[in-house]
Amino acid sequence: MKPEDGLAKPAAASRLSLAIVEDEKEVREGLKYLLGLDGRIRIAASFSRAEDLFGYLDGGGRLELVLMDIHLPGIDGIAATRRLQASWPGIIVLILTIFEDQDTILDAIKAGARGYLLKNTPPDALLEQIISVCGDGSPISPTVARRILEEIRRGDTGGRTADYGLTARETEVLRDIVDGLTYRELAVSRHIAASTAKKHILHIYQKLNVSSKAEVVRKALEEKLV
Amino acid sequence: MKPEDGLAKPAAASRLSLAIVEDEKEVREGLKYLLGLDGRIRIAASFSRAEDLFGYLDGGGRLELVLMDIHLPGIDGIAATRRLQASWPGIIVLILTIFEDQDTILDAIKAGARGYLLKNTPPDALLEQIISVCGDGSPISPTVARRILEEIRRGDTGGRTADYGLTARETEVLRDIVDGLTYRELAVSRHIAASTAKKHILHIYQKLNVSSKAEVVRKALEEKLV
DNA sequence: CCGTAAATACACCTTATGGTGCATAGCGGC
DNA sequence: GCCGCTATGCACCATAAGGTGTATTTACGG
Repeated sequence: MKPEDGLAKPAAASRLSLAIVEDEKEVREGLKYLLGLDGRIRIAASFSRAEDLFGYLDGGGRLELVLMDIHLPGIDGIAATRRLQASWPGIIVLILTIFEDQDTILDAIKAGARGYLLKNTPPDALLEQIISVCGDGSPISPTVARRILEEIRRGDTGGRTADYGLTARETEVLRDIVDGLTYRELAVSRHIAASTAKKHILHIYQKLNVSSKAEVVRKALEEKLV
Repeated sequence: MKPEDGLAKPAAASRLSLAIVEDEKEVREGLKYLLGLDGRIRIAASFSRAEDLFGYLDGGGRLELVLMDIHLPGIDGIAATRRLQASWPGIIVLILTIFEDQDTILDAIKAGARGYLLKNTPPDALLEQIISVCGDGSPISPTVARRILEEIRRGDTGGRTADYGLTARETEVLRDIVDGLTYRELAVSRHIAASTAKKHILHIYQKLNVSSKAEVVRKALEEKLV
């Protein structure tokens, strides 16, 4: 029962191998200290960027669990989780962040996060939830929550169309963006001013919780918004 | 056997209802004149922009066939074909363009074009191919070609991964772009200079035959390049 | 009749992007 | 050893894009 291929194993004999991905040094060091106090946890590594985590794993590093921040330089925590689940599906990802909006949470879960903790979680609760996620629980209300997450994810892959409250006009504009039009072309296409097209695009960004065409195209295609 | 819902019907009793989408006035008028000479064809409408075609159809216009250019202001002919097939699947789209590169042709076919003609096609051959596409043929070598097209399209929806000759590095960069990174973030992520990241991105654009992040994200996701 | 939301539009600003040209280093094949 | 390809890097440029603020008109619900 030795750790292999970075796969998680039941937290039994040895200590839980854990890595932290968090860009703020103070928070990162604080977590290392805090978690290091617990005999059931071993801090295998900590990184300020998700890319470094991948480097560690590519280099043969073994992990059972990753504490992942969302706001990160470069690849954000959501995308990092997605990649991690694709290449090392056995590694459990626990999001630890200050963002608590529904969209971000859902995105993280869809990306494959096993739990989602807020940074204001009390130290002792944090510890217990990290341990519990290796059993049959999922932080955010143990045991029960896990089934809810699975349901959401299943619904997503099954082709459910999320509702971001886009207006009819915004949906049209979104289609144009996905078709690769610039905001100028879009404006001509829809018989509106370029400035209006921009305004629509920005509204769409806010509603979909993104900030670039690349992201909006991805989200629109993945969630079948067009 | 009257035309209904913009659906195509066997070219039998009445004349073939056809629309032209072509931005160059000379070419458009030339086609109208040329095709109008044939008693089997009725030029129902002609447009300089694809958007106007949709306006015509939304307004109740009936069509059996559309001659579609690719280079168009606003929505290009490929995207227009995709939309047309989504909303009016009965309308046959014939691409008529000067582009003869493999990628553009495949894109058009995947979008649902029934045939692909080059603008240097002799007038009489053009006429015959327009007529033949309503039967059981597909321009670009009648009868036989049609099965080839269907096979390509089936293969595509079935999850085949096209090969655009991307290098390993370019594939990595492509993943980053799809994940919504800017070229600066990408550069940090891959430990290269921002200028190099840009260079890679531009190479990817050339290979995938696109010219913006929005387009490259769409193509990468649709063709499962990542 | 009023408030809200949507759609429209313009100004202004910073940064990102797409495009081009050029150059160097490493690597594999002929 | 030379050629071609890849990866890398830099400079320069025009335009697109992202972000913020303000404002008008229309439409719908209370």
